[in-house]
Amino acid sequence: MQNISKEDYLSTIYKYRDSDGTIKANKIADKLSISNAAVTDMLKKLAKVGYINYEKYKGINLTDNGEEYAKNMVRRHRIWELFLHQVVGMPWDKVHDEANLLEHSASDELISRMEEMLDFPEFDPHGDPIPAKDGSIPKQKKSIPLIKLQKDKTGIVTRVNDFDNNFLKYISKIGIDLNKKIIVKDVFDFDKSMLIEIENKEINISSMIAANIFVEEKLK
Amino acid sequence: MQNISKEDYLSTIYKYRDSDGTIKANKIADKLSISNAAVTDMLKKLAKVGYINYEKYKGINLTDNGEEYAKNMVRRHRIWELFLHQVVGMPWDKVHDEANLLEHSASDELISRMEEMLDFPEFDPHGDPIPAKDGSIPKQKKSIPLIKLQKDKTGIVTRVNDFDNNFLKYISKIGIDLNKKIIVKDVFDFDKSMLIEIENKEINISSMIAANIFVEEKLK
DNA sequence: TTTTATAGTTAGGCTTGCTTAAATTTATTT
DNA sequence: AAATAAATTTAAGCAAGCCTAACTATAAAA
Repeated sequence: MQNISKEDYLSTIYKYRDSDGTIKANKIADKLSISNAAVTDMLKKLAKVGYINYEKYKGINLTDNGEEYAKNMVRRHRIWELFLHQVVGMPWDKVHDEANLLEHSASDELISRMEEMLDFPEFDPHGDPIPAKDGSIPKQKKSIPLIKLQKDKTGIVTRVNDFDNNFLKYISKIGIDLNKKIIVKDVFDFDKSMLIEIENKEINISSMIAANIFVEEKLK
Repeated sequence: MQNISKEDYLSTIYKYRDSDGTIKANKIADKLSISNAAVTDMLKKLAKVGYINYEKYKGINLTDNGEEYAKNMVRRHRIWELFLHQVVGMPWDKVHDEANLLEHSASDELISRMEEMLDFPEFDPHGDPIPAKDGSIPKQKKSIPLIKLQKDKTGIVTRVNDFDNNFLKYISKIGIDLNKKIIVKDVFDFDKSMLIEIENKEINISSMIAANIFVEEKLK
């Protein structure tokens, strides 16, 4: 099995499937920027080797094998991300793309070595959980989008969506990082933006920003 | 240009060409474990994009562009090797294969970051020179194969051939490493093996081993 | 110099992963 | 329920990178 494409398909299914475990072919095509026809082709192949359950015109979902395979790819990706960030000092907004380049390549031994160097980490630089070797997934702290945090409440950053590098670059520039404390100083109803305090500075952030940062509410 | 195969061809030509700069198609096929027909195919493509000079049935050699491209691949490979060895702690005999997996993937930025972390190194873990970003190649110390070193002479290990992982594993086990001191205690004519002293231990090594270790003779 | 061996090329074919265009199925409106 | 829209699949085709078998050129040996 020449793997790169299949690995990307499985990761995409794993990452973007709905809460019921299924995903539309459409969405896969969209996320991978390829045609629907290519997706149909590949779905047949993935079904044939037993990584997905697939019936024409019906939903798609991972088999146990596929689940395991995909989870392992996510594991590899996130270990690379954390390694690049912590060991190599690569900035927040660049680790995702670099990990995409590398995730298909390293030997299992290298992945394990990196994991060990990082002391068996549970979360990647964006706060997403890193599946362990045995497949178990670390529990994340109960968190809410920052936009749901009320005025005068305090939250600790537990996770950010890494859907866009410029977003990451921006929030990194204004001082937001995992485990940082944010206080909501004001909320503006007309555009849903909010004024927050972080590291003793007050900053106004848009609702889009606030919707993609997740915090654990800190009770005084 | 989808690169992996072309990169491997160019690296192979660079690495295994004769001293006059040419290489036989045969040798490429052999080193890459593919058919001669596949080589002919690819040579045409490489010629078309201007990386090699190629005439039917005649010799093959790199153009300036090809030279630059190939040298950069060697650079990437050797930086990965050194990084894996020094930063990740991967043993001598494993870095080459791992670097082969990774050398096609990292961004130029990552390569530069690793190079910086390693303080702009000149030699990889086997003593081979790492081409700099500007294409210049560090000068190696004048060295001779250990087998040429005479009885009672002392040498410093400057380079080893990394043609076989078991060889590397073995010499690493007996304590041989770059910059280590070796004293030739005796030479046995009947099988060309030699008795050497390294780290206060005396060991007998075969002529094959001695031919693949390079030392700088140390004059008292 | 002729024969033979070796090296290199051509021809035809295969798989993978993609494309566009057309056809079909399913979902949504009216 | 019929019409329309959206999603999916099929069909045909393409480029890359490989293969084997057959052929041709060059080099080496007799």
